Amino acid sequence: MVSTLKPQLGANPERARSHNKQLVLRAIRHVGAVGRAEIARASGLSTQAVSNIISDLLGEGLLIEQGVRSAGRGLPVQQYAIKADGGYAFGVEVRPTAVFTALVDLVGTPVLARRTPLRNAGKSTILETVSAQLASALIEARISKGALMGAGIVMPGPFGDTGLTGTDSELPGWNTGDPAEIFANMLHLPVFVENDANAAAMAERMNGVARGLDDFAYLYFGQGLGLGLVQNGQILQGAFGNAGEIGHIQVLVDGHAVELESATSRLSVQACLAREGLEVTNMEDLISLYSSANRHLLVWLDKAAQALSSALSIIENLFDPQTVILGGAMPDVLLDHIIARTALPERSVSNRPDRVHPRLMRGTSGRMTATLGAAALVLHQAFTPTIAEAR
Amino acid sequence: MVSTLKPQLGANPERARSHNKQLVLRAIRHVGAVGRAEIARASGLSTQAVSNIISDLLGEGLLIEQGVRSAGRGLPVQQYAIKADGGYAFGVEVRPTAVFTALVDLVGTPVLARRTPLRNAGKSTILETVSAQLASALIEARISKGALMGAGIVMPGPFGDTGLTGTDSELPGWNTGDPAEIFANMLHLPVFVENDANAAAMAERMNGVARGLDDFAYLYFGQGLGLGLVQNGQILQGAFGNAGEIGHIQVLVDGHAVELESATSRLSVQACLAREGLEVTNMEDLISLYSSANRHLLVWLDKAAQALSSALSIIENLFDPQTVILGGAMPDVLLDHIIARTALPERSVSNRPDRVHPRLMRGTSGRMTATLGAAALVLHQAFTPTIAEAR
DNA sequence: AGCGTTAACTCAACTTTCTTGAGTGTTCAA
DNA sequence: TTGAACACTCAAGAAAGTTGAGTTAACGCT
Repeated sequence: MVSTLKPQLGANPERARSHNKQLVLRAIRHVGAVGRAEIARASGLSTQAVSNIISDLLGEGLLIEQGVRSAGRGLPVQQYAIKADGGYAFGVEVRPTAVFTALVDLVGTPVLARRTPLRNAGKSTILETVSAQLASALIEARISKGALMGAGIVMPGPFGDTGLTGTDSELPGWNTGDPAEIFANMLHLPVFVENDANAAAMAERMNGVARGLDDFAYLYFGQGLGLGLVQNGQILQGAFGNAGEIGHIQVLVDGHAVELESATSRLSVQACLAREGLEVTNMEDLISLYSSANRHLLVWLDKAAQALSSALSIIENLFDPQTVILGGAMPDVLLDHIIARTALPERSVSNRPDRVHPRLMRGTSGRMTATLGAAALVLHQAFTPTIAEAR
Repeated sequence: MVSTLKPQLGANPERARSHNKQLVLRAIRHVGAVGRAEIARASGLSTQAVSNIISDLLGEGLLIEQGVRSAGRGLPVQQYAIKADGGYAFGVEVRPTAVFTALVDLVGTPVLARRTPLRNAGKSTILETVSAQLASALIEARISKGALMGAGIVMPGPFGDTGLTGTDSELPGWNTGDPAEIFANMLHLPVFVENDANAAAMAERMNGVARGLDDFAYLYFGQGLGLGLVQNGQILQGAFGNAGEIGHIQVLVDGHAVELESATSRLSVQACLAREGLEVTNMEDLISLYSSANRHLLVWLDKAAQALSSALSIIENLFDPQTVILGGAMPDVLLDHIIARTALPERSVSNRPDRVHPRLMRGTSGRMTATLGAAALVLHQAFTPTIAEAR
């Protein structure tokens, strides 16, 4: 029986330290400001160990002292907080016609965001554009490359050759070779590649409505409809990185089975309105149609809500998430409308009386959602302990 | 902002050692027999460290020497293998009318299996029966309690008060208090509680067709239909432990939307045949009906395959698994028939040309599947590194 | 057949990191 | 006023890993 062992990291002092550092950073980020003793209790480490680690992190410029808090008896707690300019993350969203980039600081605040049109969707054009944008972003924000912790890249999935290939307006030339490796070699940075939905989910978890949640689903309205899944604080990627391709499952609308994506997506609403002679090219058009209570848009919204109800039943029963978040490149008002109209399935494991989060919530919306999500991938990595991390 | 920190383990020397031990055990189990150098390479530890750990494990009786293998040049490899009697796991499946128990050794071989009828389905009756069965199993197999690594318990889900409560023939009295804790206090053992589908999935991964797979789905035919999800080698439990409740999602059969479970489950086939005046009480009845090519059974099988095709599309697109396994309390021949008739969805991320596993496979079947799965939960735990394990 | 190369494994010294226990300083309550 | 509670530091000790030199066995080239 010849079989290769799956590499998995053992613990040595160096890796243990790195693991503990990230644990401490995560704890501090989670509550905003904490003292050492509390971190020690939560992590099962000694106060002394936490003290040493914090002194390291102060030296590396990742933490700042955050005043003392006197909580009951005893010595007041010296608190620490994440130092916002302790590091930066570069987020990139690649679309066929443009590249969106953002630079985000260690606490997740964007310091710069841009849209750069693409001459063409060729691989080399994209690589050159991203590289040039990174360089100019660093200069404009006066940040040294050393402060950059990595780059997150959002690209349209599914990755590799699948039964769904050819349906979307994909980018040519990326099915060979690992995109993450290609970018990493060019940018000389750690690179994380995800689809838009997963990235948006991570953004929501770092700084949005999913803060502190470890199990949730994110429905991302983009070109199509994507599902980002966070389980136990980690993105669920699937064996080949294509988990969450929810757009092509069958759902019921007015008693007929249709593909979910054909009822709820940017393309879907555009196509639906186009059939009525209404041309919609951007989100502003949608907002004005909605504010004028356009009948065709309302019909579409109604069907989208029906389709989502089916999808919600599937997501809730299969994942049992804390909540399901709706977000993406769709105006707030439309998302809110859809959420209000989506029937919450009765027969669902999520239909429990002791819920603390709503079953359906609106997340960040707007054009930059996925781009900021790309940057969030880097931050997530920075705050995630590494030992026993399988990928 | 007052917020409690989520406990997550930091790495100290003791925990690092325990983590590394489990890593080494897993590596050895994975390939059957390996040498130290290979483990060291896979784990990023030094050979010396692996040597020390192996000498520990030999001392604890968890490993045995397994001859030398001369592989090319250099000193021949001293191989090690798991010592089958190095430890035992107790598996329990609780059903309303009976308790199934099994004792399994460290490599997963059952040494004992039993069915014990229940006077009633009361909580205390169940607890007493399990406790008595454990004691008598240890005596019969001449195993000391110290050699027992833990108990796995399979109970019908969903857990807690959900929108699905009241639909199944559940066990009364378990919605208050943590079942795992109740059993652990009584048995004085580490206890793991899961639903049948998750347990069966773990059994398949430890010793069945899913050996070596880290991302797969398991469709369990039981009273209803359950979905066990393994992601990255871990059971996907969901925020409240009820992930995989696939039985209640809508699928298409003959153009009509029905609940999946109403088309594919033991209850479904019984009800369907009962409508034709055929009473089926056990698996043997089904087998004989099948071998006589009973028309009604064949019709049911056809509908079940249709329903499964819908379900498969959903599972594949949402999880992107390496494969989907069908198993449970259903005869082999019926599972094989269903698998042969289930249309593999074209529009699926799993429809990729470079697949190495079939999209649909048959797993272990028979009445004891879930019980052995319960024991597999314990073994899985024994072979899973602990640091950074969130639950 | 001889001899150098390759590779697994061991031994002993060293390093890193965590823990332990004593000690310090601050706050609150009796 | 005094003592208990609590956060934190210091210094010594312990656990577990790494490193590098040495040993042993098999292979293959001359």
